[in-house]
Amino acid sequence: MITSTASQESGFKIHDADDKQMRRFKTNQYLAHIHSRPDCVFLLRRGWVIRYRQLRDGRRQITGFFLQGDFCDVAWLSRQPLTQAFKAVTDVEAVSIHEGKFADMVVHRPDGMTALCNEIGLQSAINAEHCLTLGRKTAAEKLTQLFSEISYRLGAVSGTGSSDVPMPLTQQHIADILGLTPIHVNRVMRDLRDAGIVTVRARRMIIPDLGRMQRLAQFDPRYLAALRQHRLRNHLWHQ
Amino acid sequence: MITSTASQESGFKIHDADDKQMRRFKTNQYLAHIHSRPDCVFLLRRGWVIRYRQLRDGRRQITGFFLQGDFCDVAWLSRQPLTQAFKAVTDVEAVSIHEGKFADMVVHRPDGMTALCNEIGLQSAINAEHCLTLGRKTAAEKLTQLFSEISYRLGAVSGTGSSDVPMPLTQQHIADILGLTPIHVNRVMRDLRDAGIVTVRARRMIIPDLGRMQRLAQFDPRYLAALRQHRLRNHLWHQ
DNA sequence: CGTCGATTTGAGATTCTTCAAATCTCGTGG
DNA sequence: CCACGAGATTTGAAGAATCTCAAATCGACG
Repeated sequence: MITSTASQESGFKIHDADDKQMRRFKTNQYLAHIHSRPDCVFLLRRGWVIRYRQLRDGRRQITGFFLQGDFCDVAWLSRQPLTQAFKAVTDVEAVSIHEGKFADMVVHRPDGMTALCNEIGLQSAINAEHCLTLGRKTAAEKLTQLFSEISYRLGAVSGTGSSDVPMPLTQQHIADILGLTPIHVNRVMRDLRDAGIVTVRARRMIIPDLGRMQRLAQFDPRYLAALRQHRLRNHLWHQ
Repeated sequence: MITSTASQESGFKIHDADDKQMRRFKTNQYLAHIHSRPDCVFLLRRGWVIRYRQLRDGRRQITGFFLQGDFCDVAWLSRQPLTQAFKAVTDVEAVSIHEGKFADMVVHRPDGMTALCNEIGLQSAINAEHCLTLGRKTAAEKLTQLFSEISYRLGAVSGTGSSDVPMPLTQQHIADILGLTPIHVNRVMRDLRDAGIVTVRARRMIIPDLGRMQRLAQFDPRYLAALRQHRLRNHLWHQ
């Protein structure tokens, strides 16, 4: 999939007419179906996307989510059919980058390989943290871990920390991310609200004391360090 | 990290004196400590390795394991400090590949990028399946899923399916992989033994009816498809 | 105003954990 | 060859976290 093109001389330009294509998806629309073979990756400009795996009897596990600024999904570059589905949680705008173009960038840009590896490391760290959360945290820790990560990841891309954060996930989404039932999610959310930790309402969440919530979650942001110096991401984002 | 070397003309040769180094690790020895920054990846020749994340109060989650033929770990190519530890479960032999060498191979070999993406896709699929198992499967399904995956992954590299499979993990390891207590693992293993599904003894497991166990686990091997046509892996392995 | 999805609450059942302790296994030194 | 000791496995009993089933309420949108 490594091919030489004009970009080799001119340098990588995502905004060249042939290279850039803005795609829009409505809420609940699929960005990619399970078992499909996409020929591009998306760089999200706006909106939220979930990635999930499902069993025949209907049990669903959301294995990750993508926010503004995220790549969705580096794993699409593999030649294999997807083993997971990707669905828009909100309306989504994304720049599509053809796989050949992406490979060119990695090979020909001086820091292309570094940037790709950074992305791999970041996704790997996020997945590992998700496993830790699923396997070893209590329901209250799971909820606050999720909210802390969302707050941190949104803050990293917007550049501002805030106590009022977008939260378009339903309690069913949250349950499917954290391996709980929506009923139990609801009860723990009430406890967190009553304790003054976090209040979710009208697709936003209000966090009076972020440090307190992070402590409750045992949230250690070091696994997201790569977000702060993400060359590939920044390069594409700012064009 | 993309540097030009003689390998550009001569083609990639992992067995060149400078390029190849066999490393040995004893049981329970670390291949990489948390927060370290390895400058190479390992291709495992023999032995088992676990990757894990731990909370301050001691709770541990094993987020993945590596067997003969596996890369450990593509995420090390990121320039970030590791957020997980890597430890040998058995005595291990591994070929170490310097990060610069690895990048050269990806950039200069005709199918290097494809092979890297294959590896990324495979690891991503395995991680996602692990999340599904952790979040949405019962204890009996978790155990049989784990055993099915081990059997399949070992079979893919050894080329032979067998009802008698190496199993050096302790019940504590299994508990930390599956998000259970070792006590509960022990009880479910007794049930599985009594039901004639699988018997673990003396660091091996005996599976009288693999299909039956896989059905119980809801094991669908499609997420491991990339194992079957793994060019990078095969290329390095056979030199 | 009606409808559909999302949220909330109750009650009882189940899975899994915790704590405690006995037993087994296997490598090591005498 | 045997005794010892540390780690691993096994069992019991009680408790806690979470789930299932059922149903009422809320809220956004046409």
